Amino acid sequence: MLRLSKLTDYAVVVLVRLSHAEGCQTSPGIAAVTGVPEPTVAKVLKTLAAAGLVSSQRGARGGYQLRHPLSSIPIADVVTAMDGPIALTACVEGGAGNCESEALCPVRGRWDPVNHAVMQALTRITLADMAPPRAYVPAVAALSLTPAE
Amino acid sequence: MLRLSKLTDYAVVVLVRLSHAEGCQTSPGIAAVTGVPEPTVAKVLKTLAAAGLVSSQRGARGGYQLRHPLSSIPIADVVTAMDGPIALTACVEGGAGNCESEALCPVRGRWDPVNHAVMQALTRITLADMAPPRAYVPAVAALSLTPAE
DNA sequence: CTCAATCCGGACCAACCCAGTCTCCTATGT
DNA sequence: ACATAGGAGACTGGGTTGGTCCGGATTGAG
Repeated sequence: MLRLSKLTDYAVVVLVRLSHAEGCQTSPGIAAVTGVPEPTVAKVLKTLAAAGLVSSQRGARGGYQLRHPLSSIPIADVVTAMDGPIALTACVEGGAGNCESEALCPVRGRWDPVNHAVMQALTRITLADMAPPRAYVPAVAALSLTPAE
Repeated sequence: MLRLSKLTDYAVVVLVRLSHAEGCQTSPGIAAVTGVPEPTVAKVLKTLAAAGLVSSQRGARGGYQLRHPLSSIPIADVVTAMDGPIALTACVEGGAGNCESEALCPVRGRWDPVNHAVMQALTRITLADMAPPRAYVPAVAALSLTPAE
């Protein structure tokens, strides 16, 4: 179902939460607020830190904080950080030899435009567009993609 | 990885193959040509028939054939037929109660625009866009390993 | 009329992948 | 020195998916 991992969903929640405070926030703290289990929050934060989306401060009084404003973080970045490169099928450019019928496959390489389109769609939307219940973003309506199909 | 199921990939292969002949084609026949295992082809075809993308002819000399030209079949239709409705997360409009932290979840319902964007991207591209002009792409070498952006 | 080819509709099984957890280690501020 | 907090990896249980198989229904041909 074109499903992206639950971790990615959590990542969005965590990032949005992170934007609600200036200083460092600890994993247990975020876990408590969001309701996401603490080890999972830690794992997500770790991954996000590795991707450079958040910065970490070790030691006592440490924690995590956002490196960029929400509006500068496209969803695609979060997805890429959590789920790896955006590719709908195994038969993507990078992966040779994954498909045993590649010699026969008539649509070989043809998924690329689709991947590209999805990628672009995810790049256009930033975390700010998904942001908090509080500051409701009118931009959601703006990027609305012809709602009435 | 925003992965869609392998069955969907097969479905595209099968549909494109189906467009290469006028009359009915049998599952074993398609399986032989595409290299996809026969029972799997049968399963895919069955699903596609249920979705109305192909028509089936029972009995001896039966088989499957396309109901519409490739250019009239958006990828979204194939994905929907094979993988169910396009929804990136469990927290979509239809599914209430799936998420135990929905009371806390700050991005509740915010995935909708993203889903919409992806949906639209997939709707814009048809199978014809993925089908090579000829039966087989002689360019197995041409689509090499040039990693795009 | 009989037979054989072919689709139909399930159920079924196994393998893979992901989510979640745990543990130990390192770093840092008090 | 100690307590706090992140860093990194392995492990495991569950869920999903891919793939197979079976009996039955349908239809064309001989």
